[in-house]
Amino acid sequence: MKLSLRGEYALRALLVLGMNTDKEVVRIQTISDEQNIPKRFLEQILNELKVAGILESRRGIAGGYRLKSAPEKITLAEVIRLIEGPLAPVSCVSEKFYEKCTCPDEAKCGIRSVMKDVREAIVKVLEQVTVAQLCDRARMLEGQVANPLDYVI
Amino acid sequence: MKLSLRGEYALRALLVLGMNTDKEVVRIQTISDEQNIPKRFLEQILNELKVAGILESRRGIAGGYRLKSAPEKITLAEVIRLIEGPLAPVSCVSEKFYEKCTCPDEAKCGIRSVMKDVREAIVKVLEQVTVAQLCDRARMLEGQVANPLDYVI
DNA sequence: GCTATACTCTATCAAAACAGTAGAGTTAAT
DNA sequence: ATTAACTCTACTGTTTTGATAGAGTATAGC
Repeated sequence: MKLSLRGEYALRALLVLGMNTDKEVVRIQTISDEQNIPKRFLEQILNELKVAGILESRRGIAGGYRLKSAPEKITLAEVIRLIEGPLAPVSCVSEKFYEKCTCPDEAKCGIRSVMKDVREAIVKVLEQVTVAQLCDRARMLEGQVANPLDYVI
Repeated sequence: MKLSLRGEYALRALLVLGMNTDKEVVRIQTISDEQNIPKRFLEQILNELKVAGILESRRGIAGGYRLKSAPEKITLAEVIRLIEGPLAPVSCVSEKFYEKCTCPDEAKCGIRSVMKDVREAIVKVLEQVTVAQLCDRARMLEGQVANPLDYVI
């Protein structure tokens, strides 16, 4: 039931980019340094996110990456689906990547029924959480104020 | 986020064994036939479940496997943990298989925070569902009566 | 006891996935 | 023109996965 390192790196990169929406772009090198990710590996991942329309980039000496849309619009579910494929533990219960399995009768499969519940549980979390919220959580854990309004008397 | 075929086969075998608690034992061949699982591969898996104390076996000409404890006592979580390892998507949030990750500071990691939620969601389902319930679901889907008491007027 | 048929144990193996490296190319600010 | 960034494609070593194979051990029934 694991997320690959590739997927984890993608999320870590998005976290950095989400924390830096004030800047024009962020360089790969910066992300790589901040998050301990091999630079050449990260290049591939960021490019994939760009091709998919989640990031945009600027080339040349002042180049780098930035989020293409608002951090509130990007869910972790879409990112993981892009990098990893199905969120479902078995593809015979996947919404977006359905594949037939080898069991005698899918319609009567008890395991399938349970795995549907697991899939729903996973999707419920990951489709709800956006990059913006990811950043909020990070700020919260940093001991910073996530939302100053919470502190109004 | 996938379950391996090995893990799926284990669950399918347990389903068959759970449906046949009236019999002394069930032969590997029978399970293999019923569930379309390569026999020699299934042998390994069943043996692993035996070594772990989930199944017991009888050797020789009237041999086969059976559940060691009541189907109500065996959760899918323990089976999957045995065959697959951690239920958590990243091992830095795993209860039973914790491993440190490469992020700069685990305590302040926003991703870790989200992945904890995912882990909880998965565990909540899989620790609740037993082999007995797996069989109930299968019977339900078969159109059979899961619990005859439901039909008392 | 012999035999047939089951489980048991260990080894091996091919293919795929994973994680990372490499090199040559393109773009753009200075 | 130079430099420092992204881009594109290919390759490579390692691990995991999904099996297959063979020799061995137990046991019911005759």
